[in-house]
Amino acid sequence: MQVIVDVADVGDMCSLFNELMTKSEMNGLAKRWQLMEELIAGKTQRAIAAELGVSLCKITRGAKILKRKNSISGNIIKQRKVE
Amino acid sequence: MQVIVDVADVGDMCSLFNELMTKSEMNGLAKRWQLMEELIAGKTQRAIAAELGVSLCKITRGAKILKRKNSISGNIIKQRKVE
DNA sequence: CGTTCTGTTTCTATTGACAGAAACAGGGAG
DNA sequence: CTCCCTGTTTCTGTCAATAGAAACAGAACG
Repeated sequence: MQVIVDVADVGDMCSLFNELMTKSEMNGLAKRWQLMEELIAGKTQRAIAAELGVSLCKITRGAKILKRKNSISGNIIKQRKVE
Repeated sequence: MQVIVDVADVGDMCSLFNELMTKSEMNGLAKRWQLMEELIAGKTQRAIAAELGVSLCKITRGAKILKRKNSISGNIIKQRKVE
């Protein structure tokens, strides 16, 4: 995990992920992040499902994580909106 | 991807990954990294398979990536050994 | 050449994440 | 209360990554 933190270049980070994960895994991860952004933006789960082409069960999982008060994902997304 | 680069704390990075991925996905990713370290260390593929409890096909995939001259994973691992 | 070690590929079966659809739960509007 | 919207859960089937085993390829060595 320290390895990830030490990577400072976005291009290198992208290359590293593409070496460690398959394209479909990367895609799945990207979708999880997107749906969290949309949830925080206030969209309904069904609207997100239709827009991103994912199923409701996947969105519910993301919603559960965001409900946790100390969710890192939620904090990062909210913080990025402020800037 | 920029999001990942911006996370500077190891604990936060770990939490973030655990929110975005399941335990088995994390485990799979960790195994991929470990087997690359072992490959570079010079162990035989069959020895690594037995030690990490992974199959040869998974190791072969890692070996192919390391063969690429500009492999980020390989560079990082080698660099870390020097320090 | 035959043996052995290692890397690689191929085969089938298994597993976990997920899609798609349906059903259930709760809350606001009429 | 009834209807509708939304979040959540459950069910069944699918797909990609992988395990496990076997076979193949090449190199080193007797």
